[in-house]
Amino acid sequence: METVPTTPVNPFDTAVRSTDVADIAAHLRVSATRLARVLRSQGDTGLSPSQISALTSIERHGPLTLGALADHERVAPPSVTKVVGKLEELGLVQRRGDLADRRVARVTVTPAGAALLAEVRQRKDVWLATRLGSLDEDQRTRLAAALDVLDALTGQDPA
Amino acid sequence: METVPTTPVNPFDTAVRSTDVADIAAHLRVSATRLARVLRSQGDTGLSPSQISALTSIERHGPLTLGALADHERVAPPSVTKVVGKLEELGLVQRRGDLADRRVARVTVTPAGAALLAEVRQRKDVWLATRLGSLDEDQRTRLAAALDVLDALTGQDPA
DNA sequence: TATTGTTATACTCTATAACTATA
DNA sequence: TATAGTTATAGAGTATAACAATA
Repeated sequence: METVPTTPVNPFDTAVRSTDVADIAAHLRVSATRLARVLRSQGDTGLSPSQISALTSIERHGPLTLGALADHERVAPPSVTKVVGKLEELGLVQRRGDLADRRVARVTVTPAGAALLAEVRQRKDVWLATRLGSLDEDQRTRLAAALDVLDALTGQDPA
Repeated sequence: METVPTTPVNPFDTAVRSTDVADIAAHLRVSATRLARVLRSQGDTGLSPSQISALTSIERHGPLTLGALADHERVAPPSVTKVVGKLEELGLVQRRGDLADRRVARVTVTPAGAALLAEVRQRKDVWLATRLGSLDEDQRTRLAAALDVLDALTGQDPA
């Protein structure tokens, strides 16, 4: 049985480097949240959060009906109408009617939309690679050895 | 000199476990962003993003003037007036006038505000600890060994 | 009738501009 | 005059309700 600390653990006290799940959980929550926040700050696009999120979903999940996009984004249909309208106006997505069922509209990213997403990702990667370059080899090795564990936490298949 | 891959690297191909900074950067960007998104989904409070963010800043940076809070949150002063008004109405923060300079108002979290933040953090920690419990010991060890590296990436002091 | 998406309308959030109280 | 904060007002963003087109 694992012990439960009776006093709060300082998540920055890496001298301990505990393998107690509660210690790891509290530390990882702080570290991962902060890293994601800094990464997000590197990815400014001029698009609103819902616009960039929709664009990302459209790229990932391929030609999507507006209803399917609403489900993915967990927003109401009228919001999708507006967001897609704006993205289309900006030339980032293309909307095409379905020939078989003329009620349905499908959207895909345009080359410009894909380029914008690639540019944002590259900017974040450059920031990260720069910071990684300032670490020592041991630190990079330890980080590389833990990446598949981060994926396992969110249920991502290894390899 | 490190080689630059001429083809995109699949960030999920952990069989490679490259220590090339570009590979680590691309993989970490995806993994950390996804983990933070899942964590965020575990932390619903009924408060809006700006409300929870302001409450967190007020807790962390102690008695804050409204102007200082606006700087921390990078929002305009009128937004702070509204957000703090709502948090005060909910009993999560307390606002006190400065005796020396009566133009100034300072805010602190109430016990209820602190309890709400603690509850959100605990919910995230429980989710993380549960997932950590389903990993094997080797995975937990590798993750624990990388936590200080995540901190170093965002410029956090070790220990 | 049921489904897909749009239009009408209202509410929340945040911004700029104008204002009040205090220094 | 300058500063801290509030009030007035406007522009996004998203929701529900009502509607149009199609199946």
